[in-house]
Amino acid sequence: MLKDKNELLQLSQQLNGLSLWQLAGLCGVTVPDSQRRAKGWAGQLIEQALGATAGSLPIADFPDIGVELKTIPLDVNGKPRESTYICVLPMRQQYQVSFEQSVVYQKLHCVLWVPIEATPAIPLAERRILKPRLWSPTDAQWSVLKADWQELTDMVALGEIANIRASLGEYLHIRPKAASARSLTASVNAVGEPILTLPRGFYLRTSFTGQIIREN
Amino acid sequence: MLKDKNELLQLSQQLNGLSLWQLAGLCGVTVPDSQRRAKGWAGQLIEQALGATAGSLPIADFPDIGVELKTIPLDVNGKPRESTYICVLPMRQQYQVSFEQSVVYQKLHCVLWVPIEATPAIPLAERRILKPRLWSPTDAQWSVLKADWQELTDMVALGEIANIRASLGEYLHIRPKAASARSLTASVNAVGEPILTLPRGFYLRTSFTGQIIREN
DNA sequence: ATGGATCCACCTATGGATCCCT
DNA sequence: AGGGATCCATAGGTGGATCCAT
Repeated sequence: MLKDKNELLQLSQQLNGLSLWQLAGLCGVTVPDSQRRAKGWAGQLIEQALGATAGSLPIADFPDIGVELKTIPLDVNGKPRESTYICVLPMRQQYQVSFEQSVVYQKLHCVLWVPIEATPAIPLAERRILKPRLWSPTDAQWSVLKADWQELTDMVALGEIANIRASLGEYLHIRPKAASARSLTASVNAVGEPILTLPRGFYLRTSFTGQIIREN
Repeated sequence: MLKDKNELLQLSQQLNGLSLWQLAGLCGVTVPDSQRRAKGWAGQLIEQALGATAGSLPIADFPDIGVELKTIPLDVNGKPRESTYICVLPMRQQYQVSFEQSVVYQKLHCVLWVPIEATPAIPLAERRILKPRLWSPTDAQWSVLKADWQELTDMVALGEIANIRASLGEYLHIRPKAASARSLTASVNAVGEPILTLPRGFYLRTSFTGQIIREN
């Protein structure tokens, strides 16, 4: 059991510089050839190494200390190669939730970022873990996140799901989160009728996570 | 695709007299030693034989013609050995649903009963399928079912889940429907607070299903 | 380089019911 | 023998994310 965030940070920084092959060995797992059929593999390896316990429960990875763990793939210049998934987009706004009560807020309140080399030329096993860092949004970052969240959440509440595009939102945007484009989940349209639509999730743009990583 | 209920009835009656071993052979499946670790096996065999398509979807087994399929285990005297599961007990009465809109009503509107010999002394493979029959509740049966449903549903809406016992209800009653007694699902208590409780289902009592089978 | 599409593991809910203790 | 407890298969949801066409 971890005492506090700093203990977790220290623990995670012991991974700094390890290759995925080295850490996999320590954890007793084998490295897949590529992530094409194991997209979440590195994230789950880090979870295991740090003793994250929440599993698929809808709570923080480290519930006792309220920290969310995120691996982030970086290119040779230190820029994120992928956007960062936060949580599913709730499709039924049964009652109006405030941003401060939202899952997005909870998940972003305190994040342990674990950067991982992700240049395609480097074989997965040889990619190294870089220096982990703790982050909480600044006031300025919170206000942009809140505005994005409000705009997107309002669209859902108004039944405008069909108009949501990934180009909306400055830091936070919405993209599909599904097994395939044929997946369906329950929602409502603009006149309040139940409809089925593609499941989606909130993601952080790479332009935003790049800023976070650089400033830390 | 079946044209109507009578076509389904005729098809099902072609199973009359077959042993489970015979039907399993026709369907290309093997008979388990007992149902101790395969409790739904016979029901799923009959589904396969009749081409039921709904799978785990919350709709009738034969959606086109609105018929629900139920196997029923009978003892040597033709009495049901087990109660009949209908559907899960909804634990969150978000809005007051009428009986005529309820899942119980939908499921019981038209049932194809397929009786199966279930005397313990007969090995599973040798048990025979008896004559299937179609049933819809009479007005008198509907009114008892409705009263039972209303009483039990009201208790849930009033947060009295903890007081529900299987002894309540004349035709319809409520019993656990879970992997184990440790399973939990979300509900509310009498003061409206969220609680976790054992998942339950609506079942038909054997005294009622026995009456249905005898009268048909 | 953006954003729509997709992939695995794990767990839970549901549909099929019967087991088995008191 | 009534009613609380349990069992399997399968689909779907969620958490972990990256793939890849344009």
